[in-house]
Amino acid sequence: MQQKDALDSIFERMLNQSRIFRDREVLQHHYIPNKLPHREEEIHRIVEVIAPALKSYKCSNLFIYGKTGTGKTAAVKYVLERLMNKSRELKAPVRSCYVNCRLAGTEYRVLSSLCSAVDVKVPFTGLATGEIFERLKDGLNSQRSSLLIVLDEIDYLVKECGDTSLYELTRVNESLQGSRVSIIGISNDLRFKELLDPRVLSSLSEEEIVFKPYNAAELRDILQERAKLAFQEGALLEGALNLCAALAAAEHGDARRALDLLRVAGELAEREGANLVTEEHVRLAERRIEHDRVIEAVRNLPLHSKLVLCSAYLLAKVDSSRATTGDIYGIYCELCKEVGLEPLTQRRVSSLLNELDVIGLLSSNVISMGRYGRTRRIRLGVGRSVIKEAFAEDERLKRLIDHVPRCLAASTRRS
DNA sequence: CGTCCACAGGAATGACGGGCGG
DNA sequence: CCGCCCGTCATTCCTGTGGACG
Repeated sequence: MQQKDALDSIFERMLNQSRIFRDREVLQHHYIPNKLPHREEEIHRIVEVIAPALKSYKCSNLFIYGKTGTGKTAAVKYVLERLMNKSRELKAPVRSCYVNCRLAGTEYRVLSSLCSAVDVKVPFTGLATGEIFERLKDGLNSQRSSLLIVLDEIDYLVKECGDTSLYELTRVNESLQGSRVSIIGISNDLRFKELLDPRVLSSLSEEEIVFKPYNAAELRDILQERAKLAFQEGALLEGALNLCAALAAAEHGDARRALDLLRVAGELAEREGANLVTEEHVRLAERRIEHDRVIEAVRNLPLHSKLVLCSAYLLAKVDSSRATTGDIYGIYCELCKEVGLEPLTQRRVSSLLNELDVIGLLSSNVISMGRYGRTRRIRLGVGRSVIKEAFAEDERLKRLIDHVPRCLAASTRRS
């Protein structure tokens, strides 16, 4: 108790003392502002599509596409919240369920979230997915209400589990009396449509909205809107804000990125006791974010992936130009011997290399060396020093990168 | 112009741990 | 406690292929 009070007072003091922030919560991803600049039109269209739910009509399914940080999720959540408020006001039987398919992870967990939205209790694992589906239907049948399902990052669900459950969902209305289910699918991968069964696709995208990336000017408006709430009067240099907008605009117009830059820049300024956030802080923030991302990514890697990455690192150190799957695999096997581990097959390592490529720690592309086969050329995706720093956290890896050159000498001799 | 390298990357299958209902 | 199903990781086997070399 006493401790809590003591801590509270520290927090309080820090909040009051902050010369930079007024309310940093505003810069977090999950914060939904009550005004979304440059998305008025999209919001209007979403409302038009889902408003019929208030009158218990079936509304069209909606498919929303746009790159990351274009405001898809924010716009949908914003509309959803307003709709739910309205429905409470009118006592309309509307329910909604927002699921992020990537965070949910599996088909099963997506379905179980839907179940909990209609007050159906299901164990969090153990049941066959078909069974879950039946229980969901039973739940809906006994409810007589509209259910609005938002499937965020829906492409993930389809890539992992195929489109069968989506197919079932789109036609669940046929076996329901009284209840109505509508689906809003959100994806940032447009090619995802190619993976879908045409029947599912046509049903899912009865309506379709594309969110375009923001340009620098639009990003600036968004940042200004938030900065007014987040920062103390005069604590943010206009140039700093503009730089955040420009950097993010150069990178697919990602508003999330712009907000991250602004928040971290503010934190850096605060930590060094400055009373002004400058362009310099934004530059530092840019590097800081990348740095933290890499350290975090490496930390969460399974051991074998770390060893694969380590091989790439060591190879880059001696010969940064050509590293192929075969080269990496050779060194990787040596490293395994060094640590006393049974090496995985080359097929498996090939997949691991792919995964490392996806998270950006490596960058690889398939090349053909004609007579000498077809392979992937692999380079580090980030600076060597950062990787080294990340490895330093792990005792075993730290030892490896320090004194392995012995086995390297053998494998690089052939050229 | 065909061959053939050194892999890419799909499909099927197996081993294993976790969690459930009965 | 058992049998069952699931999800994850890994292996095995496989077919496919761009282009330098002969």
